[in-house]
Amino acid sequence: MKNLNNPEETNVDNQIVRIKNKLKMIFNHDLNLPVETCPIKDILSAASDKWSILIILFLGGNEVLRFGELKNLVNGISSKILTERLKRLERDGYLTRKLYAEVPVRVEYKLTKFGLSYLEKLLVISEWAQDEMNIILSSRAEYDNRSQ
Amino acid sequence: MKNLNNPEETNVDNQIVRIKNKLKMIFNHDLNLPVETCPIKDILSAASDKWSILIILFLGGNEVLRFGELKNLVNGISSKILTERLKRLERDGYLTRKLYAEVPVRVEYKLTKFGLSYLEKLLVISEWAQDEMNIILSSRAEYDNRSQ
DNA sequence: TAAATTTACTTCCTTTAAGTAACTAAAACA
DNA sequence: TGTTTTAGTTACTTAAAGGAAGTAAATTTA
Repeated sequence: MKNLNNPEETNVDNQIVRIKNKLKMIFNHDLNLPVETCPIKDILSAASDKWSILIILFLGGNEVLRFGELKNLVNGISSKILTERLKRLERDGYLTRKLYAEVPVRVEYKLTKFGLSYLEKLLVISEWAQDEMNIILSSRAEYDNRSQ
Repeated sequence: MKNLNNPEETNVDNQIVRIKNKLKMIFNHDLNLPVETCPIKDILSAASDKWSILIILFLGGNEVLRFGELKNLVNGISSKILTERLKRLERDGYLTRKLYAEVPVRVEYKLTKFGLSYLEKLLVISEWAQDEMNIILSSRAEYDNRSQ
């Protein structure tokens, strides 16, 4: 029988119940299908890769950014995949692309309202990662130590 | 000048201010460094790939899962990358691996408390993806229509 | 006694995706 | 005429992912 006087234990129980309820909703949505046929997997995989996340974070910090500015900010990205990711994010509605027919051309990228709402969710995880960083780093150290 | 009588406009403004504040915190944490030297990028990239997310979701729905059960649940994953991902997630403290020295061997995987706390964040994004799915799908249709 | 079974992997090979470097268009400028 | 600038694209190399078959280890079956 559960100890109702222990708030920690009941909090953990509540957490598990909450999680299981949410999982039920998501699992009903055919999470088990391959990416092409499962919309949730498809959507998440198109905007949660390392470069897309960084592009969205930087666009969140600036009203608009040009192609070259993004390339400089997102350290290590190549023109090729920056182009690819920007196209995909534009297609999915996270950002807009505005071409100015000057010479040389100027292209400005800007988060949409929808992109902003995704950024908010990303920030929840980023903050979590920042807070829990030390747990992970010490877990790694311990694991590496054990398997030596 | 801002229209203070329009609650929508001020909500969006508040959202942007909140986001910028959070970004300031994260950007100070050297988001611009390469993966190996940026802890946040490193941590997120080790647990936010498509297979790791599915492994964590399924472990959230079951107390423990054996290797073979996970392989069946996570549709399409190969033994090779299932092994790889499980090792990485164990190393980072998301799950535990318990070996029973029977013949044939039995191995049980289980989310840690820490893994559960990550799962909660993942569920926030999964729910969001589920809610916003139609926006993305119609944005894609429109984009594909335009570029025909 | 030899062969088959079971589970959790591992190894080898093929295919796909990512990364690198050099190239292009188009007009203004030296 | 050759150079500069920006936002890409193309061709090539390298790294990662995926697939198929193999392994260990003891117990069961023929």
